[in-house]
Amino acid sequence: MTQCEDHEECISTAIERADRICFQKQLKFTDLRKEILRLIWEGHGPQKAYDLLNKLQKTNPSAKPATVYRALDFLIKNGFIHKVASLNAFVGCSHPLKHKECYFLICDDCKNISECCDPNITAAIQATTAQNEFSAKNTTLEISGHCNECLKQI
Amino acid sequence: MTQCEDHEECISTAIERADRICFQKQLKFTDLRKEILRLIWEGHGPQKAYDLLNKLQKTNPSAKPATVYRALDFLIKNGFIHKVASLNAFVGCSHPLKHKECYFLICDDCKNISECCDPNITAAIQATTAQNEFSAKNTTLEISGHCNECLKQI
DNA sequence: TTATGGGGTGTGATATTGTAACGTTGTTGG
DNA sequence: CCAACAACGTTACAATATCACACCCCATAA
Ligand SMILES: [Zn+2]
Ligand SMILES: [Zn+2]
Ligand SMILES: [Zn+2]
Ligand SMILES: [Zn+2]
Repeated sequence: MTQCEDHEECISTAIERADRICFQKQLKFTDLRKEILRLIWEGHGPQKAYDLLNKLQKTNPSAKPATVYRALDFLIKNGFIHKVASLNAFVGCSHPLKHKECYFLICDDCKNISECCDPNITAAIQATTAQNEFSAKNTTLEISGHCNECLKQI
Repeated sequence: MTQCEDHEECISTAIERADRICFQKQLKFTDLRKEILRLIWEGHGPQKAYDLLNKLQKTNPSAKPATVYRALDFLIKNGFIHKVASLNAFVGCSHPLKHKECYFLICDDCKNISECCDPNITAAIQATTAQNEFSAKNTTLEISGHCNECLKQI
């Protein structure tokens, strides 16, 4: 499920990275936003908004849907997480600021999700948009199927 | 909005094509399924399920959400339409059976949507999935931005 | 012929996902 | 301090999607 070695470290690395970036960019990384980001990374996979809400309510019983969605909006807008449109779920970005165009491999079996941000894909997409005289603002590329680990187990 | 010359013909072409394919593949292209496909093509753009339901209720007052979703499932499963995950909407496929991998350019202004199924993109994606030892079953590629027509009008 | 089974549909209820609106609180810069 | 604005609390609601169960139709087999 999680392919990291030490997941506690994996989480805290992500939080600290966000903390640093928010400081640099003068963004308000409030406790609430930090908590949602932590919950997303704790899952280390696509997390559903209402699952996050349930978890948040453990420490913040008065939390409401809007509480979660507003934090998610902030985190998405600033590149700390991505929305996975095909799953209606949210996943932490492993390299915020590097680039906007993140592509995903989603395993239908183990639900693991990994980024596969190949520049060759970006180039191919750019060539196509150019050819169509289309000015691209946002790209959603989500590939579902079976990961290597799960294929082995069959 | 619609870039076709004669939209009535555009619609009927799509319906007849589906009719033919269903006959060949022994699929049951019922009146209901045909009507939903027609409604989707009449919009000639991404159509929302509940808008389709409202339209369907004009001729079929007792239609319910499940009525629409079941027809959509059939149409998707057999390649006649695609779900646009980033919009929660459904769009007719302009070339059913040709290939499964359809990519979309979605204009945020005029809401027009066009398929841009470039083999170079497919190749780039395949190279990446192969490199990640990932067995891809389904690809969602949706590019939002501004189309040529809308850019001109600024 | 009747029995049987499966696919498609009708129908009501419910689950899941996401927003709008408005007031309050807190921070920040003048 | 005060004004402005962002963040948050809270309520209500909208939008999207699925489940469960009954019923009908039709093809096939007994
Ligand atoms: Zn990313
Ligand atoms: Zn897997
Ligand atoms: Zn298509
Ligand atoms: Zn346009």
